[in-house]
Amino acid sequence: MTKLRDTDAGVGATNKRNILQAAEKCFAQFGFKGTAVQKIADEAKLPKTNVLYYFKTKQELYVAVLEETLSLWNSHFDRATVDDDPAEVLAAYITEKMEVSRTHPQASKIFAMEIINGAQNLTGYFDEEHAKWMEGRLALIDQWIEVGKLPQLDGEYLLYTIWASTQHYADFSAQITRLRGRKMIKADFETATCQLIQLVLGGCNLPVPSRYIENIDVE
Amino acid sequence: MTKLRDTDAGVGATNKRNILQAAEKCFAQFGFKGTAVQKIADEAKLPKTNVLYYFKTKQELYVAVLEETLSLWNSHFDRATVDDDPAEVLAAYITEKMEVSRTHPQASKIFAMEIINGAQNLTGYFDEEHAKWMEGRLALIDQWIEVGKLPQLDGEYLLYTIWASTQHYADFSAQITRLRGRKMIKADFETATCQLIQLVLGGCNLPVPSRYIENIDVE
DNA sequence: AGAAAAGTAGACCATTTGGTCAAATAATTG
DNA sequence: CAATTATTTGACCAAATGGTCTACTTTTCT
Repeated sequence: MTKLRDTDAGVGATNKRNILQAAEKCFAQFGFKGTAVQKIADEAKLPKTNVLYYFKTKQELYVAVLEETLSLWNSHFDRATVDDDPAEVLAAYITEKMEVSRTHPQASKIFAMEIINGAQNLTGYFDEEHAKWMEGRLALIDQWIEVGKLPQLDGEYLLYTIWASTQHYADFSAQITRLRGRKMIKADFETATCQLIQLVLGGCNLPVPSRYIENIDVE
Repeated sequence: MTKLRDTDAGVGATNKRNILQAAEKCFAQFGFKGTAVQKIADEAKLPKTNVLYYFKTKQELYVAVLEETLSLWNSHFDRATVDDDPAEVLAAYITEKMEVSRTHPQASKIFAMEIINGAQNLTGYFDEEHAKWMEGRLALIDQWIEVGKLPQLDGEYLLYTIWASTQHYADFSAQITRLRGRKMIKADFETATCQLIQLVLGGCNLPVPSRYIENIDVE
């Protein structure tokens, strides 16, 4: 009889996690083609053959990494309803997405490259789920508009703007770092988050919840 | 005596343009590592050796493509002054950048991947020019704030948001196409542009110039 | 015309690299 | 303990690929 234990414990599971982490780092920095399995193995401090033992092909490993990044799309926004306050919900959503950019920049970069290259490895499953999610969120926004909580606007482009503006801080960190002369630290992210919330909510004629208003030194 | 003619005419120049175009297409789709010189040659309908004759290495060709994309950063915004109306200037800037995303998506993708991968091939020259440009534009925004044409805000994050939101339509077109079920056409870009202008100017407490207000069908 | 330069192109090579094989070792189980 | 299963690892291979070399043709210049 085959073993059923397939939990997070055990040598195998530990190695898998280790490899996935090393792979994420490499793929984010060099892309799929630019990453040699040997590099991942070195990073994970394992012989290459061992990596191929846990993931039969580089592609399989890449898809595994990619699928892990998809969990980052989960958010409280998913379960918001028309009874919620759009100002609060959107501000929280932006905050969440900014936090993802700050704490998981590599995952964001891998996802971005995957999309840029045509999203060949995003299975139909993600497509469907994502489209379904989108449909639901657009319906919610339309409801908010109907009940007068939001002005006439196209939710689609609003969401694109939020995604783009938040992911930008992960994906384009190299550019930002060079322009600023130094890396963005947590405090900078907080400022950026407040500024973005101010911009987006302002653009939606929504008041900014006081908690998201930063202290600006005014001379 | 050596020939001095180095214009756009002649077999050489034609081939170079041809190769650059083929290379842009390939690099945008597969990235630097993912693109074989042979692929570029096929695309340009030339033998591989011929490609290497005009560009000694793949890297050199890549950098040439990359440098061409940098011209897309030029904009009317570069020469705006405090006497201009920020609403007009920003709206025009967003429109320009959206137009770049629509008409030069491949260039945008190559640039994006270059940044994601750490901008290793962007020479110090671009860095310096870009940083200088940024400094000037941030100073202009601060001037606008001083004279009361703009509310207190951090120009840096405003520019990041504009870049991110506009480039998103080029870089993430695969995702957008799948979510919508079809490619964005020119009319969709115009809607997106108006929506983005509305959002950004609204977030800056600026009135939207009438020319940028779209006709929304309200039932 | 004739020399020099520019352009074309096939053959070829060294390196990288994804992936296989086989053999050995450790862990598990009946 | 014996058998089976899981894991580790080095040796190896075939394909892909960046780039060179050489030889040939075409264009340009004097």
